[in-house]
Amino acid sequence: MRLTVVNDNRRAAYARERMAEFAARCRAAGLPVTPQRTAIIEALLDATDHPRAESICAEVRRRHPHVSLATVHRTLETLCRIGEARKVTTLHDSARYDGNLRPHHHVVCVRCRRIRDVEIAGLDTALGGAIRAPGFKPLGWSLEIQAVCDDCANFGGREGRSSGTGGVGRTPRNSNQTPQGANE
Amino acid sequence: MRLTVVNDNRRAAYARERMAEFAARCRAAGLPVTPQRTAIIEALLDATDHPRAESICAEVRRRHPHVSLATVHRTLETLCRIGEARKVTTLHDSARYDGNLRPHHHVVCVRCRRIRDVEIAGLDTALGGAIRAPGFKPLGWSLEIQAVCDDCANFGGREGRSSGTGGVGRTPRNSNQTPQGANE
DNA sequence: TATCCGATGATAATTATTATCATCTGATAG
DNA sequence: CTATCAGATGATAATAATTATCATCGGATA
Repeated sequence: MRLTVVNDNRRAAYARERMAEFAARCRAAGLPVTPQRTAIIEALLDATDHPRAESICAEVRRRHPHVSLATVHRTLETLCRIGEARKVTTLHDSARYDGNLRPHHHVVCVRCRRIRDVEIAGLDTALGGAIRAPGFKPLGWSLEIQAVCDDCANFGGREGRSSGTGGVGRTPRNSNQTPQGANE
Repeated sequence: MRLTVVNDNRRAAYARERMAEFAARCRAAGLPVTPQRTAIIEALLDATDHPRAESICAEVRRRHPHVSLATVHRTLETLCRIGEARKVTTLHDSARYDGNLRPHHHVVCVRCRRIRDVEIAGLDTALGGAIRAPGFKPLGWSLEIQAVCDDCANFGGREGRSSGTGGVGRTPRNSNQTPQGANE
């Protein structure tokens, strides 16, 4: 198992590619293409630092000084909903604590934020040798499995919003029940 | 690679075990053993839902109605610091967005919250078959690698607090530089 | 070009968390 | 057993992030 840091050249090309498709994707999702949306996705794609809403807002305001922070929040949420962006973690709402110190991972319901512990035999040994990232001293790792719990699936889940971390394992814009391996 | 949901019987036994050691661990860390701390770790170990501070506070108040929410926050933070608890994710402070839809994972500096994309060849295919959790429809997954970035390591990193997710890969209470495989 | 629904900006409200500070208490020494 | 003191706690204020509200505006379609 080999770990590679994503490099910047490739990222820039990817950003251009995505921008070229953006208007079409909005239309496909039934959303008007507004200058704010365009500016926000552009700022996101140009950023290398997985920005917060405020940081994107600052960047966007360099060209469009009138843009409201609320719009940035709303738009980023929208982009996640239509699969044009993701959150690094679904669990940013509030700190969730865990008293279990044994090695384990988490299944998270993206609607109600229910969390369950799972152990994945073999994963940690497989990763053990691979984890190294230039510029960082690794301390540990943990896997977040995004899911919808049965309650939310049945009930339509009134509680919580979906606000999606697409998740690595998922083919973008594919909302199947079965998770996707999705290697390039 | 096989995924198992952590079961409740085992958890209960584990909780008793941890409670038996708790006072000693506080002393070892140079911390006074207070009834609040004891009640809070107990509530955390008894919970199955990876609770938020407020939920722990509510539970604790059933026996100690005077306990302050601020104390619960502080204590949970302390417990993380001494390695008696962890957070499910390090990134709960604020939503961090990502425009990169290609499958990838994240290295996160636990001090300054810097994030970098990494790809891990083989991981997603290896997981693809294994990811299933009773009661959940999986959508995707992503690995969060906890680390300290070089800037923070050198500088002593004045920015941000450490507030630890121990991370699965790490042997509890071991602060080595090299990450640990840490399978049971 | 007119119409309309959704988007936006400004701002208030809410929620989670952290800071402040006076008071209290567990741990240690005597 | 009591005095002492550093650190813990409770009450509350302050901050930070996010969401809600609502009047107005502007893309998209006819």
